[in-house]
Amino acid sequence: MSDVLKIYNVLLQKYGSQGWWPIVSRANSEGFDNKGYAPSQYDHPSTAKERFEVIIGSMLTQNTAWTNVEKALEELHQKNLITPSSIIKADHDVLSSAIRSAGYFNQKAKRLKIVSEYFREEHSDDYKRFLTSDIHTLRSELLTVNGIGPETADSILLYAFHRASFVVDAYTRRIFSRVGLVKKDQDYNQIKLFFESSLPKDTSLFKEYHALIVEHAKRHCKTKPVCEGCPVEKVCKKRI
DNA sequence: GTCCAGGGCCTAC
DNA sequence: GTAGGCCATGGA
Repeated sequence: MSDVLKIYNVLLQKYGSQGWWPIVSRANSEGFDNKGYAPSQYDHPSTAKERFEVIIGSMLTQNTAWTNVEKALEELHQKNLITPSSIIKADHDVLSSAIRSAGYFNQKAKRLKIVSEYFREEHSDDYKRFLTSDIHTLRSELLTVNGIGPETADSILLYAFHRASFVVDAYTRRIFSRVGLVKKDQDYNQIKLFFESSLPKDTSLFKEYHALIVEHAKRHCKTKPVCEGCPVEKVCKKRI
């Protein structure tokens, strides 16, 4: 078993299932199955509406605390601005005012309109293409959309469409470079490939792992150079 | 008051 | 090609 998978197991045991994108109800059982890693407790968005809400959330959460994004999503719901067509039609000031709590509201309002234009046709067809086409092709296409960078593209593929695209964020880089598994200045795609090749191709695991990394970082590894009793460092102790 | 959050784009060198 | 500035609210 790879160190990366060991760390996943340790984090899941320590923090439990994180349940990101809580759109549909999810089970709450625990334990390890015979694949050698714990099963994920995630359910997934299944309707076009739910998928688009995840897409909006992944745009709004850019460099922003999730609690602020939740308020913005609630406002968007109240103003019925949660479909591509309604966002496209909405006045810029109305839209930016609704997402004010998520910060960068002018910039994000523009980006939401661009993303809505991009997903309008896909949305009307229940995103068939995004659920079935080659994942690398889709990712490259997403990266051409203004406002969608590598992390957001992977978040959309993973959390909205349940495609196996590992999400790398600043925490991932920070935590795993500390224990020498990646380099601090390593390219995003290299880190992404490192995780994908070190883990079973299990989409639910990818979702859970990214969420666990964020949870772990929030609690223990924000700015301190060394994290006391860090489970990640324990797993890697022999290697350091 | 300061720091930072589930980043990405644009500009200058 | 890459470092630096910019976008901005809200909680700790």
